[in-house]
Amino acid sequence: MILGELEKQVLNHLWSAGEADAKQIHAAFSAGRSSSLNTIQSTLDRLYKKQLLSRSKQGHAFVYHTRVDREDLIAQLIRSITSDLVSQDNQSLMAAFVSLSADLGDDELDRLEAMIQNHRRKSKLQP
Amino acid sequence: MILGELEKQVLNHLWSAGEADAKQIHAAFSAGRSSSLNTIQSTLDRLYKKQLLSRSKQGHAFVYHTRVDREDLIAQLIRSITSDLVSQDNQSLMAAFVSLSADLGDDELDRLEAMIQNHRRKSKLQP
DNA sequence: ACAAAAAACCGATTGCTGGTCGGTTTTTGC
DNA sequence: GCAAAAACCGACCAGCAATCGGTTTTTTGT
Repeated sequence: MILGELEKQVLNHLWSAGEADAKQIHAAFSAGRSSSLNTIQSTLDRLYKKQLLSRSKQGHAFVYHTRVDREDLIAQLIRSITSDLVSQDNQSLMAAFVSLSADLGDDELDRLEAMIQNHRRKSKLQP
Repeated sequence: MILGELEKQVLNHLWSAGEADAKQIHAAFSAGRSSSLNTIQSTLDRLYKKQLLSRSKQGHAFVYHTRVDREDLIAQLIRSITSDLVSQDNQSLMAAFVSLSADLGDDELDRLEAMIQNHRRKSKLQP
């Protein structure tokens, strides 16, 4: 799956706002970036069809919510973009992790290791 | 940057073969997938323009080599696809690492941690 | 209930990129 | 020099994001 710029911005807004309708997003964007309300609506619709958003009619307009959280979407995008470049085991993917962590500081590396430990513990309890 | 299917296959072939010209790649692909020699040539050219390949004329034809190794390209693709989804710190990216590592086994997690340690050591020597 | 306003929906256009080749020019090797 | 091989040019199609005008449907205020 591929996401365009506007799609990413809309997702970002929904992640921080929790939920919003087209008009609200359009208003939030009108300072700086301007796309017509229709464009926002099309983008919301595309994201909805991609099953990245859910929506419910509250009062007058559809209110959209994200259906995946940021980390899972990022992971999904990484999977899809690298699927044909990664061999049988995940050697390359792990190496890419390290390559990516080039611009992580010591403290961030610490946190990353802590997360790995935590993840390892969790998966041990849930086999 | 976005890579298509054929582009990825060509890169894979070059990573394992070391180097090859269009004809060789075409021959290697003709079992299974078939694209005309011209198509392979166009793809090589596009990858060359993207600076992912270098080439040198050896004898009769251009011989192509990769200019990046697999891990760095994967890292670059991850960066480009997630750039607008990741905030100032790399919290989300690290969380995505963990999310991705869901299907890594204990031993793979071990190796990942070892790689991180190694990377940390190296960056300490080279500030 | 009805008209006006708002929202949703439809469809068309543009731009970009990858895949696909045919055909022409250039290079190369005898 | 000439034939074969390789490189290059240009064109076309497909898929997808961005864009928005215009039409239909829904909601709302009186």
